[in-house]
Amino acid sequence: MKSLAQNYRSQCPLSAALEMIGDKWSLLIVRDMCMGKSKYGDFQNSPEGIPSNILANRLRQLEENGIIKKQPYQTNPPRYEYLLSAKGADLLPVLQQLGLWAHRYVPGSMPPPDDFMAAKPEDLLAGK
Amino acid sequence: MKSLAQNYRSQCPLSAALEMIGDKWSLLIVRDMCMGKSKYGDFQNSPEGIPSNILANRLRQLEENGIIKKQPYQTNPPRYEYLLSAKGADLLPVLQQLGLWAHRYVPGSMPPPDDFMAAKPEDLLAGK
DNA sequence: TCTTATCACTTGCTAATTGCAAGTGACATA
DNA sequence: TATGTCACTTGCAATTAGCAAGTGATAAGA
Repeated sequence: MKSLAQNYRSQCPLSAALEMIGDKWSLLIVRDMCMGKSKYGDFQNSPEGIPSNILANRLRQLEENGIIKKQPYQTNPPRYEYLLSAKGADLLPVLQQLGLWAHRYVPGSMPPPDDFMAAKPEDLLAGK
Repeated sequence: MKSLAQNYRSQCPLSAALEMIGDKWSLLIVRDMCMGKSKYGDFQNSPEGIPSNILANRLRQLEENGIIKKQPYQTNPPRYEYLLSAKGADLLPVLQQLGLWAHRYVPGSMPPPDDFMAAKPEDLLAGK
């Protein structure tokens, strides 16, 4: 995980944020995790159809950036699940605003689900 | 500008939003416009150093998506400036949240400027 | 008038990233 | 032993990114 502003193309926080999550897929994975998904297969089954190699790559990047954590949830066979860190959970307000925006301006798009809009970052950490 | 949810990869508003602005540069241009910049050269001079061909491409996409409008501001020589539409101005809350998030989690990043955080979408439309 | 400059792009080209499809390894179950 | 599942990985073609240089319209200066 990058630790100094120097590693980024500028000192602007927005710019740094976009270097971490500025693509078409990363925030979709975070969205899924906000909705309680945690397994590789869960993410793969989302309606947008993320390609498997992209998913694996994004999970790695999100972990490197400290947004998610990979944890074993069984040993036989060894399986891992992905959970939001505090940093990742705190992206929720961003996603909520972005979801509202898109719903307002994309005719025909679904409204963000009530439970998604009602959630708070701290809800996403332990018991969900 | 896409007008039906069908044109997007899913009906999720977040997903549609990311198809429009999910890259490393688009929101940086919107940020600059929120700060009062409007000319091609202004965007080019931002510290992140966007390549010229990418800038031209993103301005085109942002216009196609109805986020910005291209307007002539002089005729000799013909010159254009780029202004936020209501749709674009309403991205401000998203940028504010994302700026706060990054400032909180990227050590050494600047805090979002006070005037940026104090602004409201309606401030960005006419007189700025 | 001729030259130089500026602004807002565009073009060419290489490198990196994306995305589809198929394959792999560890283990469970029949 | 045979088949299946899950979580990836690999190969490869196609798209996109990014650097550097070029272009066209016009202004300003010699």
